[in-house]
Amino acid sequence: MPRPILVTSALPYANGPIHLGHLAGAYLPADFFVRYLRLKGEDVVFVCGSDEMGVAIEVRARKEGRTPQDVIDAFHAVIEGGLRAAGMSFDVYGRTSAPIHKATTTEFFRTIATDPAEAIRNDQGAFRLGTSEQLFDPEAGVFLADRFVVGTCPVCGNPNAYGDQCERCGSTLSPAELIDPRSALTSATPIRKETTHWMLPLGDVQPLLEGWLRGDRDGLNRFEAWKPNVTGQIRSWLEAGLRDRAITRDIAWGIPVPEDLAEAAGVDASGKVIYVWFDAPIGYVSNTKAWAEAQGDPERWTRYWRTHHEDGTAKTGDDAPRLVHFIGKDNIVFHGLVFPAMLMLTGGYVLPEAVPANEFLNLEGEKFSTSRGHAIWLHDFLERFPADTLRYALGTMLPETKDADFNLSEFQGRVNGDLADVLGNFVHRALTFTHSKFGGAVPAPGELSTEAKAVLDAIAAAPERIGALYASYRFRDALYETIDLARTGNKFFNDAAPWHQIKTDVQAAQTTLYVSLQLCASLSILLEPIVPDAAARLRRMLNLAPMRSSMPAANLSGDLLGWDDAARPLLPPGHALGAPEVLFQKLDDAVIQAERDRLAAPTTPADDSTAPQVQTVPDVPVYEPVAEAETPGFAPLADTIVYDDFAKIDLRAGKIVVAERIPKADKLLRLEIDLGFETRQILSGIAEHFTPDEVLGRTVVIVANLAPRKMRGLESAGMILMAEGRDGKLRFVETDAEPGATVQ
RNA sequence: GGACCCGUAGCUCAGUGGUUAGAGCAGGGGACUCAUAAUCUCUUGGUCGCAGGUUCAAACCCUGCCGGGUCUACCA
Repeated sequence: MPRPILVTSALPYANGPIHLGHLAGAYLPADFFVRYLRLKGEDVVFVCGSDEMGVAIEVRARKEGRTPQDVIDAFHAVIEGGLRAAGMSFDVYGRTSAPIHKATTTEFFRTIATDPAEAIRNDQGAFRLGTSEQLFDPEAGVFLADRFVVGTCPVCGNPNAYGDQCERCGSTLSPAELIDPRSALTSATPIRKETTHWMLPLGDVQPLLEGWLRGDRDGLNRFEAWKPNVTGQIRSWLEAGLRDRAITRDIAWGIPVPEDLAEAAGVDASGKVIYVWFDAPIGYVSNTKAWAEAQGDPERWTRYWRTHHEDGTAKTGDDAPRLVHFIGKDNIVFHGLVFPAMLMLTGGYVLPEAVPANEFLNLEGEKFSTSRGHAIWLHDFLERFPADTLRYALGTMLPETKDADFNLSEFQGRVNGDLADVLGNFVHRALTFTHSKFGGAVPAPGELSTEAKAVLDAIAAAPERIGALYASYRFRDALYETIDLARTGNKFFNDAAPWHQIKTDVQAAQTTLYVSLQLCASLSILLEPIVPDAAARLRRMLNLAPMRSSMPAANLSGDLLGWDDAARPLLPPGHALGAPEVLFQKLDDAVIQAERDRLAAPTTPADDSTAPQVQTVPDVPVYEPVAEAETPGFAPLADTIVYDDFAKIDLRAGKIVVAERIPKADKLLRLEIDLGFETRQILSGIAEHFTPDEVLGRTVVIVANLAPRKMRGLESAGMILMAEGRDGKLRFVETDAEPGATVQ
């Protein structure tokens, strides 16, 4: 039995559909890898599933008047449907709302809280309790997650900014920054109140993590083995020193903190749940358990996760499990540090051997952006294009070393040029020639020419050479090398020119076709991880012997063809071929243009997740109000006020006489405003929109009686009025009145 | 403000000290006509972001700067 290897793809957050950027980041490369391993006969389990807990889902549900369960049910279906349609060959696609996940998460929590595996002892096992002040809604009687606090953005003035981020200007905020904060639940003004949370002592675990990363436990120095973009980020966190992180939250939608533990700790557990980024990665474990149960062997998950046998002896050699996490770069810290720390403290779990994180994929030169409709949704795209075309094209553009760009001309070029012209046409010409000249039977070869031998040598070397690329996570190269075999075939076919040979030397023509057909047969195996549908069709055309499946539940019986068999000629002389068909249809210019138009004028029912391309384990979940999701629209009209409300605001004309950047502040400008009767200092969060020179000398409208506020240690006495267009750009409200003039 | 990744041909990208810097696509010339107007071949094209430095030798190592990206901090 080969060594067990567990491969995971980041759990998509069930708060919106996923787009091509997600697919390229964490799913497609994992699927290439896993299918290759299955063809090699490895014992691999490919685990994924929806990440369904957390406040973001709760907020969305509330906003849409649905239950969180409704939200996750809907997106779970859309996401899984899209991923399956793209050919992701998961052994299991689970859900973190499943009972087994709750049980597994509780068990992790309990173990760390009562019997941690490492010699780290705080007041709650390895955990410690931390008390802090959180915003509390006195009307609803609940603590408010940052997301549940709304107010006016101090940077751009958006009246509906969230406590963690302003969706309008993208600023990262905290609830305390919001002007006129209010509860999203009741509109009550939040008060500060003490609350207690469990903290994961990452600071304590840091030495263990560093040792593990250096290879103390298994001799694998991950600082050297992993990609620089991964180690770079991990190093930077380690150098800064890991800080303890709260792993519980006062919200409703999550896995409850075990009551007995809370009681023992003297903490009121009501309303406390385990934070989503603690439970989400445990989803890899619980989904594996769900898989094992579905296999009728509930203990089978231990083969992939546990480092020790039941009798306590350490697994070695072929028993020792391997773990590989495919993620996007936004998840590096969680998979390189936090989750390993959790696994260590729980004890007996395998730690990742590789975390091949990809960078981000851009679309037509710009970031994927839901709010601007600049995105291609996976489930939607696959309604118009075969999965194989997407798999291959995206596979050649994977952001393996740096951010990459997906554009539709490139997509068309890859499909038409590589798949149809180079690969499809090679297969087609070899097959149709055999049918028209040799009755559809593989001709017997004569004496091999130097060129024919060279092709057979290339076939013999291909599985190992290309396999090494898969094994080292170099998928773009693997794809290139695979298609390059078809190039070799075309050249050979062209140079030999069997349509001439057949007139002068039939046996030479037979040899040419024999060799070309062997190459087709090998390609039908080597193409399987990349374009599984086309590979299967090709094998059918060739009437090839049954092959091991690259899908789960692979039949491992010995007489099926596998990856390594692609090295040898697979079609004996006289073998009858099936009917040739076109392997890939070309994509018409009009189809591509239609797709471009679709992008330019999005009609897709957009969801709302903006930035992170792979949103698993979100530290700061990102999304935005549904009202603004469709197209960037005008801000909704605020509630009606009476004149007296307005009259309270003292607006004045003021001339900006001093403007300068504030050191160490990215967004703030320090302004001095001449009001005629006095000159006062105002800090304005416009540094990302204007340079000091651009604002100097302007006479603008300010709120002159706003309570002063300190920012960066400097007092700000008032606010500059700004107009914000739908494009998010700010413009001053200017006047030619004299400084000090009242504005009514 | 700090950290990390990146900047190579018109485009998308390989290339981490050792001949004359590469591939695919696009452009130009040619060949072929079995095949999805496909293929094959030759070819144009680069101050390797800029400026210094180390070295017999630098796209690669060091320093600074410019530009793109990401994480993170200050603001609390």
